[in-house]
Amino acid sequence: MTATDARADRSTGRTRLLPPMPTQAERVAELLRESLIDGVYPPGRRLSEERLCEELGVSRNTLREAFRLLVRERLLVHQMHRGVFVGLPTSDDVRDLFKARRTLELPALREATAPAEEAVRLVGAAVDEGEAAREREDWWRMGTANMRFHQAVAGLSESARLNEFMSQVLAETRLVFHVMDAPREFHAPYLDWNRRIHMLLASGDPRRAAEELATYLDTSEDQLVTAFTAMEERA
Amino acid sequence: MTATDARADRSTGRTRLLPPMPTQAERVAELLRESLIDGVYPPGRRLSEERLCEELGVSRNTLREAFRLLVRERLLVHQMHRGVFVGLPTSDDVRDLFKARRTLELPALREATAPAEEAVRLVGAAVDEGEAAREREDWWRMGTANMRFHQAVAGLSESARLNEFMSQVLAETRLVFHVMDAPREFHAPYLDWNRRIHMLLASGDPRRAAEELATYLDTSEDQLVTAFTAMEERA
DNA sequence: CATCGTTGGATTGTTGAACGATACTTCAAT
DNA sequence: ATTGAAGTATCGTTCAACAATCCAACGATG
Repeated sequence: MTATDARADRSTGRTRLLPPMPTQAERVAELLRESLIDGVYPPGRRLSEERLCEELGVSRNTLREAFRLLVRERLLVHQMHRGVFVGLPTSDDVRDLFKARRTLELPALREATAPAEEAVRLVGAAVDEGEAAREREDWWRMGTANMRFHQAVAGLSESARLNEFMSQVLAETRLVFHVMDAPREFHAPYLDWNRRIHMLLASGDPRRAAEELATYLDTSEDQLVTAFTAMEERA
Repeated sequence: MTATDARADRSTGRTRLLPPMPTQAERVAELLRESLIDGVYPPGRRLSEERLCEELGVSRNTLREAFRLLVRERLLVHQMHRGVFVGLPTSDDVRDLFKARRTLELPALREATAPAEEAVRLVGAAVDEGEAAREREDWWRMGTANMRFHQAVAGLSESARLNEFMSQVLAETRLVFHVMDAPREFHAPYLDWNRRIHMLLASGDPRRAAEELATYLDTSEDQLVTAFTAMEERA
């Protein structure tokens, strides 16, 4: 058993009185989720039950419980009698994901006329982290910071359910980036945009911040979709 | 020989109520989901593994897989070593659910400047169904029709992910209504409102339709939250 | 009488093995 | 090359067992 329990509490952010003692299946799901987001398993790859439960040191039943969770999050897809595969998003999925992101992020930002101080701080922290990563030329952490930025923007809504849905959408978006292995070009130009959006938000102009974010999402979607369709036709 | 036939004669030959679905666990989950939405199990009640897997004719492992699904949908809550319980929403949950509904429904309606014909038809069909149910004084179907109306409104976004999230939110909202057993008073006044919203939408004025829906949601949330806090204090 | 360990029973958590069902592979025959 | 028929690998599901934990009943102590 090599699973370290030094995992961040990113679900609610609140520190619980009692340390969360999740079940084995949830721990396995969390571990696999991290691995999928980090690109350990390439999109489309089949995950063998036998091999994985050997590798993780859990029984097949437990592993299958974890699989159900991740299938529901669309990180894995399940085919009857064939097994589970790492999600392989298409350009249609990209469009749908951006539709969801617009619905989640724009209202949250637009209606943040009196945002919680902590929420705004999280947005700024994500921007800082991204710029620091760019400095270090750590492109993967830069992508992570960008995702965290958008998670923080959606977090302005202060809704547990919307937040959870947003993190699912972003996790799936990571899969999209893994399909086209190119984090640098797709994240780097947007850091300055993030900075500007945060400044507009912090200076009490969420309306204009939302307008910036809208064009941001438009161009980002365009770039991704065109790159994606090109790749799809090549294959 | 279909898959369902093979399943039927494998075990005791007892008639199965399970609808045809990919895997057994998903079928069980679907059945339980329906039961939970229909209020077969009251909120807060513990669901015994032993009794349920006997009742449904499936093994404990399969039942537990289904439990995971429903826990993730927030219809069930899981307590370590204590079992799973039917979700018992609080007034905070009600507020959060309405926040989610505003985020999902209002943009979908507002931006339906050129909506798909089929999507608009679904909205109208839900209104008709609600009015027919009111005629028959079938209050539970009236509530169902009202939920279907809002599902159809969110469906104007034409996004698979947003739609799925919306149906989860609405399922949980059904739990809210079961906590305070009073479907009639809470749905009846809103039928005319639904009719008006659909007419505005069909007549090409989604902007005003969205405004109507906004006040609809405000008053509905107010009514529910006040009734809820009153009930919480009484208990 | 109230409070606090202790104990035993009940339920969940997890495992391992077993076997039917299905998809994939191999290979022979046309 | 195509078809079709074994054979194999893997998934789907069940079952039985045991450990871990909760809970209620009970009794001891003050």
